[in-house]
Amino acid sequence: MPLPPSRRAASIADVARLAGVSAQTVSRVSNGGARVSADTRARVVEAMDRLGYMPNHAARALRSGAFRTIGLLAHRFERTGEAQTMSGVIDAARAEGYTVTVVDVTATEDPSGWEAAASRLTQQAVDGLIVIRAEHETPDSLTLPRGMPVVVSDSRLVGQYTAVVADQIEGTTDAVRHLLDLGHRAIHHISGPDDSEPALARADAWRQTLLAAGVAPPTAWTGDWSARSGYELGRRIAEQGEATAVFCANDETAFGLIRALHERGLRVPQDVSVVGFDDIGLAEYSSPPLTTVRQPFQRIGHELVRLVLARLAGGEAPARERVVVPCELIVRETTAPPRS
Amino acid sequence: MPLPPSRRAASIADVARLAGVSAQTVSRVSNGGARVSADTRARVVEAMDRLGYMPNHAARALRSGAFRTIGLLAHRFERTGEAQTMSGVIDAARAEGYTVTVVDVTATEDPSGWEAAASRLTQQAVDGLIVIRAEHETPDSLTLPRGMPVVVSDSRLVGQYTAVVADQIEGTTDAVRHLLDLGHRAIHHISGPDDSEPALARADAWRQTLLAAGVAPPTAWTGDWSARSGYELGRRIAEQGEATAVFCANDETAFGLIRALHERGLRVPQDVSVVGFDDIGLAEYSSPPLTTVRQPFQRIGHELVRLVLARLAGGEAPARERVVVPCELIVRETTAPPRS
DNA sequence: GTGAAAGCGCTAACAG
DNA sequence: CTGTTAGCGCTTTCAC
Repeated sequence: MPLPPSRRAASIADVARLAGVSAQTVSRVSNGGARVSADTRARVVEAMDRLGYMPNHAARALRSGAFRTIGLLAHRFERTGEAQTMSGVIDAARAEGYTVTVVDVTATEDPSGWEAAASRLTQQAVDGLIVIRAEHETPDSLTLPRGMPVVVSDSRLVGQYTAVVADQIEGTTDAVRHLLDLGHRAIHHISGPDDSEPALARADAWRQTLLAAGVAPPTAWTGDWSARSGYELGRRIAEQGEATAVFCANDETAFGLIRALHERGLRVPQDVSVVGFDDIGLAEYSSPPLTTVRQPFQRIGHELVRLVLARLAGGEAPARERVVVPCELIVRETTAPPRS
Repeated sequence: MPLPPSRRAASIADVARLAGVSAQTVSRVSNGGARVSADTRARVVEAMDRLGYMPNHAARALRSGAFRTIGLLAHRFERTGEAQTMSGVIDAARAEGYTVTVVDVTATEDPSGWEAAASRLTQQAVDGLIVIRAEHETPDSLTLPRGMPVVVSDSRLVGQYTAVVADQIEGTTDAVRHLLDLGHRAIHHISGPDDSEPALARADAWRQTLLAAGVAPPTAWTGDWSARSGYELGRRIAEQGEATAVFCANDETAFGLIRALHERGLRVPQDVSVVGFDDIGLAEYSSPPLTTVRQPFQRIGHELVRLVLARLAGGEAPARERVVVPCELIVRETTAPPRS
């Protein structure tokens, strides 16, 4: 049951009538306004003001076939990464005169939720789509409309679509080398979940870096990005008592780990060094301040938008690009040389 | 320069042609489909599938005068409160078949940014508007279109518009009483910025609660919600050495405070008790776990949507409502009786 | 420099 | 149960 077309705003026709010109002329004034005499323009502008004219977007979109809107598919954006990337996207979109429409899939944990969200979005008025973290998605379970520009970040869809990703490998390598340089050899890892592409990339880079240094990597502890998993695994790590340093897949996990360590009477960094990943706002204010790898979320958001718009303008789909933006190791106070 | 109407999707006319029926019939099938014979419907559905028909939203909106979209005005939604409220909004909107379009004003710190954002939004295709935290805004600096339903949360606009707010007073009172019950008398407060309505409400409730208990409230320390301000003020509080407990206006601030306290060799909660506000995800995993007041952000988001849609459906603006949702004190381990 | 006409895709209203 | 007609507000021709 569609809502009644309540309180209609003034239309071009109304303005035209009041100004005593054709609708055509009003339209011309409304868009840049080339080829209109100063006098006519003045009358039109005056009429617009009086009537409080606002162009009707639906009509514009219907006519031009473009909505000037980008769809954003994400989940759990109360998390730093998602939230900041989104912030970057919205920011960049605005700069280009585009609006962002968000669809969350948090509530629906079952995989079909994603598909539903995607199709809902395609039914929505969007010109292009940005997908952030579609972790539970396999490339073909996500049916997107043919021809719609799609750009993804940090997900299993990388490879399928044009993507923007942080340089996980570089970031991880820097972090692990930092620990190695400090003299650590028993460098453990709390990973993200197995079905996450970036989690896998980080775990892999951690392993490779140790191997390259001639250190046998221990088995990684599998977490799920949450502080809770960091805490639980942290208790087991403390119990096992083998690690002198732990590289965590993200900062939340590191926070949980640190709490577990503290509860067991282990000091950070004197007894155990800890490194996180992301550099969330609070990282600098944990006690002690967390050494971590900063991801350029804002920048990723900007790139994402740049690429969708490029696709939109280009018409033709350029080969699947893959933009890699660098990470940065931020050394704070949770890392120190091992004891003895 | 409008983009070319690229890759047109199948329209109702196309489907009608293929199915050998009128456009009208297709439309009927497309919407619920009452009064269509099973046979005809089957043919239409078949044709829709073959053509991959998707209704054109712009046309629908133009026709019906409604976009089924809610605009969301916010800033800094990498913060927990904003992010979670937004999540609740999107969630509830989806349940009602509405889409959410977001406008951020983070980048533009100057007050005019808000107005620009609002007007941009009203030019957008939205049926109603939800404003989250318009702290820098005064009631009349925000010009919104007449007749558009607006619902606000936690801002100075409360009073001007229909609003949904957390019960700051109850939450604060519970927190301060908890400290009082523990035996504290020197209960300090790190507030939010002066231009924030909820910050003021919390500071005031803190003062009133102390007064009611016959305790003279010290001067509040004015923070700005950030962990950094908690840290800096925390150093001064530690230096002054007077407080046995600190009630922080939010959790970030509490994190900063705790770090400052630790750096000065003060233990939490043995030397100083700390209470936060919000219950962000990490609160449970600070070391030690943070006692705090949980705000029902998701719920606020839901209420916000409920109210906008009610306004939308009602047509007439019901008197400015004001929905208050309760907070909850979560006692963890940063609070304990003061030392002798 | 200005106006007239036509149509984007959809649906409400009215036949039949 | 189905088809025809008309028009939402805008902009792209094409005339003048």
